[in-house]
Amino acid sequence: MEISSKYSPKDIETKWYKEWLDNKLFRSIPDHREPYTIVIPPPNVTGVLHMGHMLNNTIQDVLVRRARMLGKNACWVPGTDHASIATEAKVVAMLKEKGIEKKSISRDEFLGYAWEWKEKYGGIILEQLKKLGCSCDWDRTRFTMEPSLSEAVIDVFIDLHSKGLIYRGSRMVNWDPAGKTALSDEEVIYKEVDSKLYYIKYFVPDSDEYIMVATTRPETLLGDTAVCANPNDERYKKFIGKTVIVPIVNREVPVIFDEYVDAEFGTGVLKITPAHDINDYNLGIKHNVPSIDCFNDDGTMSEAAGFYIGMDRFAVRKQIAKDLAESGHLEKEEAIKNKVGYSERTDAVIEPRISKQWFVDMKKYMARNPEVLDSVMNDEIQFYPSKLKNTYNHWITNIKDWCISRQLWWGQRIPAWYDEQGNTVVAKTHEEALELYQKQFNNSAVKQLNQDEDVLDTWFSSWLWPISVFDGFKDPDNADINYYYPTNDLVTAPEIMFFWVARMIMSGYEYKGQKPFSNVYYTGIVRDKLRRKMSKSLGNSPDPLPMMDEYGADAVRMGMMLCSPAGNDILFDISQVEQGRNFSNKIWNAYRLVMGWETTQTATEYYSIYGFVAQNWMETKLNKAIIEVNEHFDKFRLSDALMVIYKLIWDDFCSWYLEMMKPPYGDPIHDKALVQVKSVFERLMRLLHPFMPFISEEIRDGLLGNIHSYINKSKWPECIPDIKPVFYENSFELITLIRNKRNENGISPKTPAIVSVSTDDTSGYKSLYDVIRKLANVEVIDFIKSSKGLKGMVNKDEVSIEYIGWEMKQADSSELQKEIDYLTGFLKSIEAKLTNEKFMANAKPDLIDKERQKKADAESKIETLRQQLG
RNA sequence: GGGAGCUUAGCUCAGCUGGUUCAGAGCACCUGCCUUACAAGCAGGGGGUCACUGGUUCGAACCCAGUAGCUCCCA
Repeated sequence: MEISSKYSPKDIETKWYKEWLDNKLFRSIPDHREPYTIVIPPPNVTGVLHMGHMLNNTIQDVLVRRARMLGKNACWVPGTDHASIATEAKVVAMLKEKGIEKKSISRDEFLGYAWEWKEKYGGIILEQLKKLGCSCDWDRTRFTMEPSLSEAVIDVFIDLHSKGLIYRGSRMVNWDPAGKTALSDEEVIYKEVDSKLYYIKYFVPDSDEYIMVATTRPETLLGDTAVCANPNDERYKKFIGKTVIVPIVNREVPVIFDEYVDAEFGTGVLKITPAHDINDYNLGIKHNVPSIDCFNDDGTMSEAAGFYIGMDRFAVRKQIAKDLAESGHLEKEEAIKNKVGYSERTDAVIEPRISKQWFVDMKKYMARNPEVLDSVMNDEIQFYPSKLKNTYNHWITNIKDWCISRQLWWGQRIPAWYDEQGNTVVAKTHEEALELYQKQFNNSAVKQLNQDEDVLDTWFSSWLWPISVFDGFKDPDNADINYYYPTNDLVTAPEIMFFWVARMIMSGYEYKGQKPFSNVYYTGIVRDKLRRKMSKSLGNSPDPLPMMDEYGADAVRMGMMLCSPAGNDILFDISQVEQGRNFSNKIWNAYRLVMGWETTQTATEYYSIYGFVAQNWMETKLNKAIIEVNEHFDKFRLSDALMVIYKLIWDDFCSWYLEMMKPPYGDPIHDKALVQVKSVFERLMRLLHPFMPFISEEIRDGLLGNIHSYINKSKWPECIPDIKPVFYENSFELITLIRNKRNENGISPKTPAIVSVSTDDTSGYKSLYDVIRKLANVEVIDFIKSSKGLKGMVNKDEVSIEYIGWEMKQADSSELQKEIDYLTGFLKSIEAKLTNEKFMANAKPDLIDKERQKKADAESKIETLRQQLG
């Protein structure tokens, strides 16, 4: 059979993924085994796969696949969240294309379209994860808005409300005029922008006297109801008790005084617009000045503004500056930089706005559930990297109430019901609400209550995810939740810590009395080579799907995993994927080699020597690597684990072991030797499998004779205990030395060498005699002292090398001299220690012994080198 | 403005309880090779005042203080 020298992953990956699914290899059902559970951070249902997902899900798959091989009952639950703002925006856009305005249809009609949209596009990202090789239990796929998960959300709302942990209040919220909804603080991104500071005169009535106010938002002056200065500011004391006229609207407002005002900033006077600034709002309440909301919910000027009605706020800003200048109210404009909040979803500038919203009282919540903080601080829940505990601690200790209502239709509708006067009850259905209402307000005349128009924040669904995916609310004692909860590991990005990680911990303790997971692995952010975050708008994010088509999912996974320690950003570059592809190809060619060997049953000398020596050497390396890889996994150091495997396969297996086992050209290999080679290869594939699931499956399957036993069901490799390492390193160093000397002197690799080694112990060299001859192209090795040829050292052994037909031009002494110089310096530093009284007094005895040994070694080495020099 | 973290080779990063198995890895780079598994390869090689300045110590990349620069979080 002819196997191509280039590995082509595409068909192989498609073939295996289909087989895995057909054979339900990722299915998990509770049984007697130890469970290992991961719930996927549900990707946004509107999303398509980007590099961040690739990294995040590769990591999860690596963890899950290894756990499965360790004999655990591994369960990776996939799913998506309903992403209310993003999805609603998509649906609104889709309707617009059809010529339908959201305003013109009913809520139910809109939801009909939304579900239609979800059914059509909502599964795309999950299909893409399959290309990546993700071993999710697809039969468990959940969606945050499916009936049972929605019911859990509503029940939790009602429950928290009854416990007094949820309240409705008037608050200044972050208003997104594009999404037309309130956002939580976490959904606002502050960016530094170039702004202007406008200096505006507010005249005292019937006077030329005026107060100068500096503001970046002149359009809000239509809502001004006071101006405020610091009471200690001498400049403004004369205005005590006076009023001023707000320009344009000609409203007379009081001059008030408060310590809050910074006399140093701007002119030392603030205009007070309680409806549109949180600080103004607080001052407004304190000084009892009214509030005028001069904006509509889409960011245009409202009727209440009185002027520029219907114009957009930014257009008004320009216009009002012009108008103020014309009327002589504008003193000057000054360029400044300030921070402005933007909506994470719509990128619209956030408008602070007062509105009635539902909140979770976080202070109370934390008082009930101190474990939310404690469990992380005492490592019951471990963060990787642990430095992120600080951030968590800081956020939890300074936590703010959580605004959970959103002015949207796509989401779980808030189960609150109002009568005409605004009296409120919270209940699951209208019927229950009415009953409750009649009892609570002792009013049986009212037969109709109106449900709150708003829906709940998407995170108010996802925070229940580790419980709700196992139906832990609907059926709290069911087999799944009892078996899989608490889950093991959560893999997510650091920016999700507050949105999700913290809140899952909160819900876990409140509703299960237990943590939701034991480990949180924070991935980095995927950036481009210039450290810019990959984003659609920058266009610097490669499309993962064609990339996987071209290089293979394995290569992409490898490329991402090689350079992404926990918590570190990954600077993605296609060259990393190339490295992954090259690695696949390397493995593929080793496979070609092994599969191409003819076998014999005649035991040759070659087999008996190499079979033992090479095998023993390789087994030793494999044992060591398995231990290291396991240690790295235990510490979630996945890229280090991969690197150990990479070097084990490329360097130890391909460059050394296979070269040793390879029979002389044209000869067959002994069938027992081939069995050994295949055994090693097969174990290597098992080690590699979590990282590169496809090629490891393909090759293992080939090595075992296409029996389709599935690597995913095989055991994670274990150390073979009775391997006694034999001392070979000198022989390997000798090979390197001989190759080196050739290189240094420009001698062709084809020129054979004649080597003399002067040593006390020839056994190590003798056992690898043929290996050395083959790998270093040596004609003959003897063990007598020779004065001819190039000189070198292998540890304490002197080596002389001649190359047949090559004339040595001059004595090769510089290398030796360098070595002597280095050792002399080294010796000196050791002697300094050993003659230092304090060192001798303080250092541990075994350290002193070590130093003495080093001294002796160095001395004897120097001696030998001097002799060589002559 | 408040808090946290980082600074080690050209790049991305390891470096545990201080002690020449500690100055490392991968990539990139340079040299020589189309050696019959693999040029997506083989054999070699050169790169670092461990940000800076002090201190502690017999001994510091590692501990302490200060300085500079960068990043993130919160306001």
